[in-house]
Amino acid sequence: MPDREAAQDQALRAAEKLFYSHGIRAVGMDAVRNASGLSLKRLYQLFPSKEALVLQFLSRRDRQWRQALAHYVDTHTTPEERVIAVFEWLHTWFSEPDYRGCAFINSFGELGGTSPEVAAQTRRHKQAFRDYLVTLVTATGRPATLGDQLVLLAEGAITTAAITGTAQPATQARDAARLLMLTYAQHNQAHPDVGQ
Amino acid sequence: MPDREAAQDQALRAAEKLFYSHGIRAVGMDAVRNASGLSLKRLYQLFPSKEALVLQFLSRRDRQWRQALAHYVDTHTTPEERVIAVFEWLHTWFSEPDYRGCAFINSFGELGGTSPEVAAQTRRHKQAFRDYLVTLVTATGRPATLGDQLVLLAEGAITTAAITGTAQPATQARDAARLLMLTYAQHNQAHPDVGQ
DNA sequence: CGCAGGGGAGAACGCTCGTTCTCTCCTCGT
DNA sequence: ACGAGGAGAGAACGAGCGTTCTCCCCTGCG
Repeated sequence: MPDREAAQDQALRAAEKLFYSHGIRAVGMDAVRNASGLSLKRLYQLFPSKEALVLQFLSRRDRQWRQALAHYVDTHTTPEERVIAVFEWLHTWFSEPDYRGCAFINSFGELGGTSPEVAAQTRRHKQAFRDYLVTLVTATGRPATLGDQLVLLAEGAITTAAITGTAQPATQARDAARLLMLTYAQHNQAHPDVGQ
Repeated sequence: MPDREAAQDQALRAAEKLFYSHGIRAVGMDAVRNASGLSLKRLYQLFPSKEALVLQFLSRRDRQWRQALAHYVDTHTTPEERVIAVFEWLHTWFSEPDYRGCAFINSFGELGGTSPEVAAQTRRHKQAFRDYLVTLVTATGRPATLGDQLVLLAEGAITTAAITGTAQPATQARDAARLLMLTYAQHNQAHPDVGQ
């Protein structure tokens, strides 16, 4: 018997590509079988159901995505650069040839109304991203409020890049982020009055 | 024979509710039949296929959504207020009890990789939204660049509100929009240097 | 009053899907 | 060498889908 973990990885890699590019419901277990080279029997030994495969696909994707982002951010030193690096990384992500948006947003739109587990996993992923970005922002001495606003820019860029098929939203979001960073000057942590 | 247009409207209203809350592939024609009260035969007289029903659902949704937004914006007079009104309207939309994000983003995530028509309709809808917002922004004497940034805030708020289940992203986006509006002061149309 | 025609209800069809089963072959311990 | 056990390939099964068909009733005109 080949290594169980290696086989799981093989299956998940194939499933990731298929689920991400065609959507989840559009991909049958036969397609995963063909793409992974594993037999159906083995597939069901490794994952008790398609739902379990989907959940593990999302879990793996979450780990890899956040790790790739953090790795890129860590090549920058000053707190401000590290915030901006998030949007630079988004640009390289959007430029991948088969970019089709955020796997979690797509899965949520497709299954969020049906599968509570998928909805929960999506919430966890987005919450983790927000927490990370807020950490980067507060490290510059700016308020978490700004972090929430930058999250919106990033999310908007992610979906707009997917729909328009260009990476341009990343630079637009980066520019807006720079402006907001200037507005929330680091030595004036009480942010400007934006009340009604 | 009951009025053809009335029957189409009945079918589309039922389909809209089902497609929006459960996703498109998750809803069968039987469900549309039950929800609309129309017979399957009549349904296929009105729409040659499910795909046609889906496309008309999106088309109707686009019209109604943009109309509702424009109607709310038109209750405001000054150009600046009209821009901010967009985010206020988003807040009321997010507060609807069965809010589940943007029907186009959800459809795109589910079918964009499979159906070119759905992808095209999504692009048209988002393009129309962008054009409208840019129009509102340039009416204040500010550059279209700001309009693109506000689009990202709005899109980010739409998906974040769907995933978190709160309307809060609308006010966060509105606050960020206000700050960006201040940055792009209306009598200084050359926007600040945000180059590398 | 009789009958043709259209519409409603839902059964039926062909297909695909998730999941399981069968059959065969290979391997490995003794 | 031989038998047991596990793995691969894919057939099979039951359910659900989109779509069509059948049957029956109702209606409206001669």
